[in-house]
Amino acid sequence: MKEQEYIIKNAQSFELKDIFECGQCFRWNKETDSSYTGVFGGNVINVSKQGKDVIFKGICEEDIKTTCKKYFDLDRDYEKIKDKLSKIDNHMKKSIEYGQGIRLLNQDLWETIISFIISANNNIPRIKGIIERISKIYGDEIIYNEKSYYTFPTVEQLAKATVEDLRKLGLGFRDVRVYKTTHMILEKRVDLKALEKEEDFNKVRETLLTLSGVGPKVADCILLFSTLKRWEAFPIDVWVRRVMNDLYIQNEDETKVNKTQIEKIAREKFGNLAGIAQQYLFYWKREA
DNA sequence: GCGCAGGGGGTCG
DNA sequence: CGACCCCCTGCG
Repeated sequence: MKEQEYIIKNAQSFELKDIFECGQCFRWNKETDSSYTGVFGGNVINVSKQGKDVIFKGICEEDIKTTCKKYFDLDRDYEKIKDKLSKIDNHMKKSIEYGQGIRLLNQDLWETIISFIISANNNIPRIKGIIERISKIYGDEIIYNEKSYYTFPTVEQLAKATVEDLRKLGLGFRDVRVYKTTHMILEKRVDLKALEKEEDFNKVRETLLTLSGVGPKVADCILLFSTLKRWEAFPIDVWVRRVMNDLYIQNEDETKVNKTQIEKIAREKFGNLAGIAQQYLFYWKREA
């Protein structure tokens, strides 16, 4: 396949570090020239910035412009969203100033499900390593600039792995969860195509929760970071609990803060922008 | 350098 | 509510 290129001149709300290191994705790696290279679908893309211009180049199954517009959520007006959120209070304003270049990616639903099952009680370097090994063994090779990259396996490809195979790749106790979920999806006990079409937020969430290894937090990550793109989703992990307690609840014992209490405040304050608000707060608190 | 303890984007039973 | 696998990191 031939290399393609797409350039956005004078881009707004697009910072590489903010996008790739805010915790939504696991397959983007920083190059020595500080650009990032990643694999999604059958594409290998390198993204760099020159001043305010964003440069995408790489190997693409289809047109690179269409592909990147979709994946990087380029048709959404983040400036407008940030304006709206900044007016809520000073905390939001500050967190947005910090992570002003965040965009929420439209990642493949299947890949996002498996990736976040793996993320449970795990740390980012290890999560990335596991996903890389899974891709290398069960995905397809793509060669770009004389280097090998590997696509994330399809459902059928990953279904070839036994529980023991997965254990050998370092998944630990998540092996059974990934195995079970893969086969639930393969056998269409959960139909991902149908799930993409379902409009009712709670129905989608309930369906995700039937998958092995998918609890409330993982479900909300899938809802927010995949092509499902449900901005109402508000994943609550230790960091979000911490920042929400610090800013809005101020309980002496952070571990005693009730989840429903956090959800209530999030809904009241951020409404249908809760998901993206969470992301600014999370990234801000975690990095700073 | 190297060995080792500690902990990590939760979920399940 | 405790157990869960194990790679990574950081410290001695």
